Amino acid sequence: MDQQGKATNRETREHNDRLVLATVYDDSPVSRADVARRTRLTRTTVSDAVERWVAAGICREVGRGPSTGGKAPILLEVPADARLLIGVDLGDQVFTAAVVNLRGGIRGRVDAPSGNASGRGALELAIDVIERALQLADGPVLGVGIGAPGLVDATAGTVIRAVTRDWRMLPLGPIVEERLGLAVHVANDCQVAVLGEHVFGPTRGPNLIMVKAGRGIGAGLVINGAPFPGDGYGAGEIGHTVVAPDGRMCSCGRRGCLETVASATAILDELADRFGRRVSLEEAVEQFRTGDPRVREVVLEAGRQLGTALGGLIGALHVRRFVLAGPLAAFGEPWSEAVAAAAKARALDALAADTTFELGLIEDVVVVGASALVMTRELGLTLAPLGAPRPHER
Amino acid sequence: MDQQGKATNRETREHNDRLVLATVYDDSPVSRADVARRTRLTRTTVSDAVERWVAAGICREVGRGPSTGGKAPILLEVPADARLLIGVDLGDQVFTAAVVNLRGGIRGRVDAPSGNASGRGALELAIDVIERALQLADGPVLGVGIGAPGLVDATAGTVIRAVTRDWRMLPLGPIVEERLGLAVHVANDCQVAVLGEHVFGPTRGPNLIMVKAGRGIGAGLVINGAPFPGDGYGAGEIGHTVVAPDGRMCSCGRRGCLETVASATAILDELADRFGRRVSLEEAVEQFRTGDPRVREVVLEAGRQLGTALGGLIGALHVRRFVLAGPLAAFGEPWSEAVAAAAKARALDALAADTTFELGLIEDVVVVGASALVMTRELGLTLAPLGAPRPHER
DNA sequence: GAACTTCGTCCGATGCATGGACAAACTTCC
DNA sequence: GGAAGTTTGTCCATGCATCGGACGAAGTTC
Repeated sequence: MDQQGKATNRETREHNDRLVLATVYDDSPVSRADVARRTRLTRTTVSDAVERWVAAGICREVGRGPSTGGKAPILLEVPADARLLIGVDLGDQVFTAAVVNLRGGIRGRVDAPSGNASGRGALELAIDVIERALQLADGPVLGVGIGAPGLVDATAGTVIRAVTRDWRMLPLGPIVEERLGLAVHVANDCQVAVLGEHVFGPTRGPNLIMVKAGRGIGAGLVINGAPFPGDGYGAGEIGHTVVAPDGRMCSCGRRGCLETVASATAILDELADRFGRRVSLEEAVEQFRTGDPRVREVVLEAGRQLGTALGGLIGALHVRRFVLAGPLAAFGEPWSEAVAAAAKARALDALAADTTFELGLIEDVVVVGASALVMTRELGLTLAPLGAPRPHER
Repeated sequence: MDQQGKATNRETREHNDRLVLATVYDDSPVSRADVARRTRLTRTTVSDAVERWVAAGICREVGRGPSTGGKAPILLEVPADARLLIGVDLGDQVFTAAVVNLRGGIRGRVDAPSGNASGRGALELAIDVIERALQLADGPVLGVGIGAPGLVDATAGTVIRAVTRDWRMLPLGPIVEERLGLAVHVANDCQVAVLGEHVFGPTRGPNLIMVKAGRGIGAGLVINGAPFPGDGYGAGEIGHTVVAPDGRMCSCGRRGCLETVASATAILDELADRFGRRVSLEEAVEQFRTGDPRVREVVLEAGRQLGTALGGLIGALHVRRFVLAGPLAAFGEPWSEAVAAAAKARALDALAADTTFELGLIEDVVVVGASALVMTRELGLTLAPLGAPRPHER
């Protein structure tokens, strides 16, 4: 829980309230006494905090646990549907808005092909999709989270520029907030995706990098438990890093950007060049699965190129967990292993040894991550690593 | 000011005390009323905090300021020599310990050639140097900060491995702490260097990357105002990232590590190959300055290689400020501009445009940074960006 | 010289965590 | 079956923060 400005008694209480909620959220079902031990707060303080969360309906008692020699504890949990979240993915081809619960479960969804919609039209389409999703919500909605393409100022909720939609300095968050009368949070699509993996993924450490590879290639970073936007909101924009100075022309005007050698577009272009026939990504995946060695080589080479680019990050950041997601993840483990091998080959053994590359298993990770953005911000949660000893347990 | 565990009234006070001290430190001379406005604390709270710091001798009144229509304010400052810090650089060839004041000014220093000292011998030499520096201190010493080579667990003060000194899992911090009876903080040399630049440098933003280039190449990262060690304390270890797969053999067993193409050793090797005569770095710098075009080309090519490696970080992290330090900085602006140009050529224009590469101007930056480590940790300061609007002034 | 402004301090009010005491509920042991 | 011990969750008096208003001191403006 970062605290930049002054501290007051009120903030002390809010901080501890959040700490209690986060503990119940992570360790449920759990008793007040257990929460007190883990947080080192007194039972009194924990009881007070729980009382407030119960009153808000975000926490509830769920029966008694086994006794360990004394009074049996009253177990607490955060009901998955205590609040609903609207997660929005303003994707390349489809706008998706979904009703998501506090555990990342999708309870309803609305899709709309976005085609070449741009400017005001794209904005209205996005709002329309969100409004339709809101109708599906059958409980209290905490807020709306939006994963938008391009450069996004996640503090102000402003899209600084999104070329595909022709948005420049668009105050997307404030606009939607006013139209819907709900709290709205906006961030770059890769940034919300990595947050989704951080919050709802199988493990949770302080640091995490997610690489989303599809038509474009982008990454999102969680550093010290929080999304890291960089100084100018561009962190993770690795798609246009030059990896082959003499390579193909890229849409950005340079030659040999990562996207020209490792993206879905690059793979499909290369296959078309080699076989004189354009196939869809789905067809390529099918051919890859059935073992066509020529397709295999093209895909694995793309994976190796991606890995080479990521290898530099192992040494620079020594973040141990990379998650590979996006359409290219459909190529499965052979692809991800090609990425991992190429990345590790480029880094010092001692650093690469404990670095892992996983395939992202969360479906609709942008939608889910956008809702995670709402959950963490509205409830003020900064979820600490799971499993690892908490600071006070040292 | 990160707060991971529970919050109490006491911690509220400590937090606000630190906030007040940091404000006086950064904005001195400054009045209590001004501090109250900037921190949004009440004048009462600020007065109480100042009283405690004055009692400790870390803050004092320094006359009156001009009136703006009412009572003239009493100005406060943190006297530079209120506390002394011992900063230690366990360098490749020399161990240096210095007495440093709270503004990064070196008040005395002790050097000792370290040669090939290793194991216990190196440890004793380090302690000896520190003890001799301590004798030079003519005021209260806050603690000792050590910049050590290799992989360092800065939380525990343990050197995980430092090949040059043959240290493995050496609890350097605890050992020195027991021997001297003073607080001791240890971190990797690049990490303390970047902290030094962050704390004492001309500007202060939330994020900063320092690259130290000499015989080896390493980097240190300040992320969100704090040194970032990565998951396994290896962040910044970029020297052995492969940049030329078919390049020269490296001491690490791979081919084409960054150090084989961009370090001082690489430059001197290349010059020796081309001219059949080994020169020292000082001689090379002299020839470079006098404009020998052949030397010039070798040095600038090394700079370009370093820049190419750093270019990947611009997109990945979008950190705007890079500082280039270490012995190679002696090649001056032509070299740093080669680094900058190559780095920017590899990154997306929109991201590279506002990225700056500066030469580090702080002398003995490891020593000064090590003392900054002590200052920030012992006084609990997490110094916020300078100049930028503080959170409460928005 | 009177009115006004700003600074720094004093004081009572408020809100928070604390720790000890307590009843309730359960297990263990005799 | 009962007594003793243990654990849980709540109640209450206390201490310690910040807060806001009031005050005198010290300056400026008219």
